[in-house]
Amino acid sequence: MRIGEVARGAGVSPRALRYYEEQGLLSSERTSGGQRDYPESAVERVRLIQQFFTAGLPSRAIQRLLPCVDSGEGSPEVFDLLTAERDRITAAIADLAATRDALDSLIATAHHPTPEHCPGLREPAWAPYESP
Amino acid sequence: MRIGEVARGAGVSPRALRYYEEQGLLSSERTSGGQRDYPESAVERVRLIQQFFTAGLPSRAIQRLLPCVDSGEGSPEVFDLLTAERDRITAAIADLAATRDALDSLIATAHHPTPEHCPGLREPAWAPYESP
DNA sequence: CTAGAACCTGACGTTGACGTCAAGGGCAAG
DNA sequence: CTTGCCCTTGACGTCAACGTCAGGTTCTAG
Repeated sequence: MRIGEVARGAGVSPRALRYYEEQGLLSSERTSGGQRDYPESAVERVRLIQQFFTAGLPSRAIQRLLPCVDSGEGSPEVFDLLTAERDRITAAIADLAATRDALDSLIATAHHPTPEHCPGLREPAWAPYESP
Repeated sequence: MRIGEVARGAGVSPRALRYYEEQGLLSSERTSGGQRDYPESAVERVRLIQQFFTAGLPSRAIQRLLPCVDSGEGSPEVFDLLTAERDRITAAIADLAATRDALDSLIATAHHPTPEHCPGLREPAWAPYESP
């Protein structure tokens, strides 16, 4: 497969694939003319890389994780990285859920256009002009 | 409160607070000498701003949301923004959960150091040399 | 064989939320 | 009044994951 096919198949740009290769995340053969040649599995590979990027992992971490994904075995350092990233993701999920709930209650109060909009999104003193 | 107190109280840098003010997210009085003077509520305000930033909202969106948070009422545009961001966050949570599960199974396979490491993180053809 | 699409390398530009440095001014203690 | 810490504005630096442009090469359809 040429780079454009892989890019379209994975929903990214050719530039992104060259960037991944530059970062050591994706390898490619070369044709006699010097153009990149990928196996079919590259599409799924790129989707996995994108999934990691979406999860907030930097390319350096992905670079260390991918061999472990392939081989199924990992050094204790990689193991620590895995657990650390999992914990970070878990915390991020909690933060996002809290913010989503806040937005939901904001939506709820903003949805009923009554003049008695209950201004109680948060418990702290949200009344700016309550000084004695 | 001076800027340093607010910064320490909210766990951010003074530079961040000046940036928030520059972006129209945070206002401040000035002392006779020109220094910023914040009410106590600014700490909680900054925490809210941080929460939105952590959730991936850009400053422009936060700028549009904060008046709604204060007043409890919002234009239909703000309402659309709210629901759009909530949906985006919901999708982000789903992505993160999927990646965390993938990392979990990767951790599981990497944890038992038997030579029969089950290489089945994903269903697609992860065997690179299986061509007929 | 030729036109055009796709590809190559190399290099610079973009964006957002700040960090950092420079040069100076304000403020409470002693 | 001075010491020292905190503050001010202004401007430039950072970092990551690409976007974009330039100038040239390769592949493929006709």
